[in-house]
Amino acid sequence: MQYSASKENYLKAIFHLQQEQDNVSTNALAEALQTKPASVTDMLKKLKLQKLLQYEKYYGVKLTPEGKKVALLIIRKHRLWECFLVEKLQFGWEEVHEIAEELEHISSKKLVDRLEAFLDFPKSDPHGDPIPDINGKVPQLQQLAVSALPVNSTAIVNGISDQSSSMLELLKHKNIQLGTRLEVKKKFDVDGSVELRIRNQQTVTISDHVAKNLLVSYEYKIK
Amino acid sequence: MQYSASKENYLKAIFHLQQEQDNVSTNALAEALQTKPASVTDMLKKLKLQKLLQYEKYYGVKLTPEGKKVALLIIRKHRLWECFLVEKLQFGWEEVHEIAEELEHISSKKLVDRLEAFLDFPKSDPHGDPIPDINGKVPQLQQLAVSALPVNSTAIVNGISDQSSSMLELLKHKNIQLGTRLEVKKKFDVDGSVELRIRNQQTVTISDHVAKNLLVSYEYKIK
DNA sequence: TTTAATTTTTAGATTTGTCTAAATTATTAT
DNA sequence: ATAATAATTTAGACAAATCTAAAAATTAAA
Repeated sequence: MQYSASKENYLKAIFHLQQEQDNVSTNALAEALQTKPASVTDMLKKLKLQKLLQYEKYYGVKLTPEGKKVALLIIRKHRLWECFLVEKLQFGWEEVHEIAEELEHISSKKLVDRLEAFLDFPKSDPHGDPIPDINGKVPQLQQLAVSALPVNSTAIVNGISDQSSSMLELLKHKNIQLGTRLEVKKKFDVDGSVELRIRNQQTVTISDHVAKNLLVSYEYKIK
Repeated sequence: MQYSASKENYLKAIFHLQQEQDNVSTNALAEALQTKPASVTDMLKKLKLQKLLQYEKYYGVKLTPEGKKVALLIIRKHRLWECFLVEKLQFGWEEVHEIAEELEHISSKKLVDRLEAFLDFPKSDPHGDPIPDINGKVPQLQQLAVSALPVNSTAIVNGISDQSSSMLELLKHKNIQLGTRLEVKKKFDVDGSVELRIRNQQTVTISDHVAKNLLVSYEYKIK
């Protein structure tokens, strides 16, 4: 079955919002899709008719297995195209999202699968997000501490094992958050501190303790 | 300026039809776009308002320089994507058109230009059609006779220098026409005859005379 | 537990691109 | 030159996706 780009965007947005909250509200969707709540209600009715989601008036919405399948395929396409753009066409990781928003709606399934093979089956996109496989299965990305990364590797912040407020305060101050891309520039044996380049911009140094508790996703091989 | 996929398709179709006839009729357009004449009239009015074409009721239509520019950009994108699909993703040349019909509407200009560089600036697509450059200039493809092709090369029929009816009859019988893809399998010195594989299917033999008068476009390097 | 605030839905319109059927203009053939 | 035929346009309608303004339902607050 084929769905319009607009419907695909709704399914994708609902999928993402469901990661936070099982039931997605009309307002949250409108916000995510940059549209009006009334438009969301209209569309939800149509998607329900197509059995892509469960929707009860005033009670929010949830994807059906079929809806989830469609959403995951779109996400798969989006992330594979992002890989292509960065790896093959030398785009910066920060400029690919917008283009992939268009490319993800190209329908050919064969195209996506060939693209995946051409890229040598990457497991994550340039932002560190996992790429669903051909069956929609999302790979569990390896989480490792910054301290375990080799010099010159690139990774994306994925989690923090020490969630103390002092840790969070430090990260906030250094402008490091979930999804932040970082590159290991230098590791100092003397105290285990690590010099990082954040978002291809500022260079910061973090202590041994921070490096051990800042988790990153599987390094994304640029070359 | 950005135009809808539908408008882009109209401009592209008009451009192609203008190659045959300077003034394009409503019916011809409807036929080309697989739609109804009434719909064409509706759209022509809108495109005229946007100054993309000259249109006078009942008198057919012609692209303005701006319309032509847009059309050539779409054609450029279409053909570059076809190259990508065949050359990088191992698609067959006969299955890429449909997919490129979608890809050609991806808006990013930077994407097209990067893609072109990635493909090493091809001059023609897998069907032998020339690829407009970044300024919309269409390269004049070299025409050569089949007799001049090396064994194992691939080319696309581009023209016939002997347009006699007997020649046309022979070509028709052998199922060779403009755009037909052929591969040189063997050349016989004794009489100048050439063995060809047509459309990756039947193998046919043509005489010295036919080989010298059947023109093909620049060979398309698959690898 | 009423009232107030917020969220969500409905009703009715709008835009884009399409359609059918009827009317109009152009072309062709007698 | 006029009648028949073909091509084109108009008028009015429809589906998809969106919107605004108003109504209804839910949630939070007094």
